[in-house]
Amino acid sequence: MPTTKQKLSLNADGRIWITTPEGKFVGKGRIELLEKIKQFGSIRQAALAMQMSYRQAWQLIDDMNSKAKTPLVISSRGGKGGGSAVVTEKGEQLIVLFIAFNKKFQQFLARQDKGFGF
Amino acid sequence: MPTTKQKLSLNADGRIWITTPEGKFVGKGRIELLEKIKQFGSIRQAALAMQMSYRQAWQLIDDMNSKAKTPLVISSRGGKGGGSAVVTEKGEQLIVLFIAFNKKFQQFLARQDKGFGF
DNA sequence: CATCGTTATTCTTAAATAGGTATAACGATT
DNA sequence: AATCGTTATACCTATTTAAGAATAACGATG
Repeated sequence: MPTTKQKLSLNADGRIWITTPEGKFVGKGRIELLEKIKQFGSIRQAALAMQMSYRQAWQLIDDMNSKAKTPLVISSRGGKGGGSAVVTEKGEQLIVLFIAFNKKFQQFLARQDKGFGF
Repeated sequence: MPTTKQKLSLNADGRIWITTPEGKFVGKGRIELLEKIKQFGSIRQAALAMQMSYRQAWQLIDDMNSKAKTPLVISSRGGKGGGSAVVTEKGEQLIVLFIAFNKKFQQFLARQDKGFGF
């Protein structure tokens, strides 16, 4: 048997995000961060769970909150537990919106790479 | 007239690329590079036209060629003009493939952000 | 009123990335 | 065999980016 020409297996890949006129608003990472904050009620714990530095987590949230007219996360310091952070109703809406968007995108990708004979 | 609640204008955005089992194969930038090489017949001129360093252009092509079983670009040095580079038939096929893929993606994005009331 | 863990912020360091410079190899053309 | 502009490659430097360390502010709770 002679050597057959191996077809190169190609796959469609990509990333999506949502922008405001001021630039990037949310992508996969930021949405995951919002979800973790919702889960733990804490920026620090959320960051820890994602192996992200608190510093970066705080900056991302600060950026999101300043771009959204209504804050997505409300935080408070001191008191029981040292402080806390909660995802607002707007924040939860955004999570839902992005997840739906991303699901459609993944389906789009899966459709595409079936036609990638090469 | 009281202050009306300004709706935040959101837009869907993203990037796509094609991968092999060894990692990223081509995206928008690499395809554009292939197109410029086809146009000029020279890696250096192609890089110049894209405001890309020759170094980076060469590395990108080297990476693509080593991932593809059949080279996408064939270069030669010396001779008339100092040397040259041509995009192979496989390379041209890949350009067509990616452009079609990307066009569908742009249409997908345009469809999505119509539903972004926020 | 001392403790606690978190939020909020600044400053310094390290790591990753990109870019520039330099130079050899090459072969048609003159 | 000298010239030319390009390919090919190594090496060094700067820029950007991310990470880490340190510290003040905070308020419920005991």
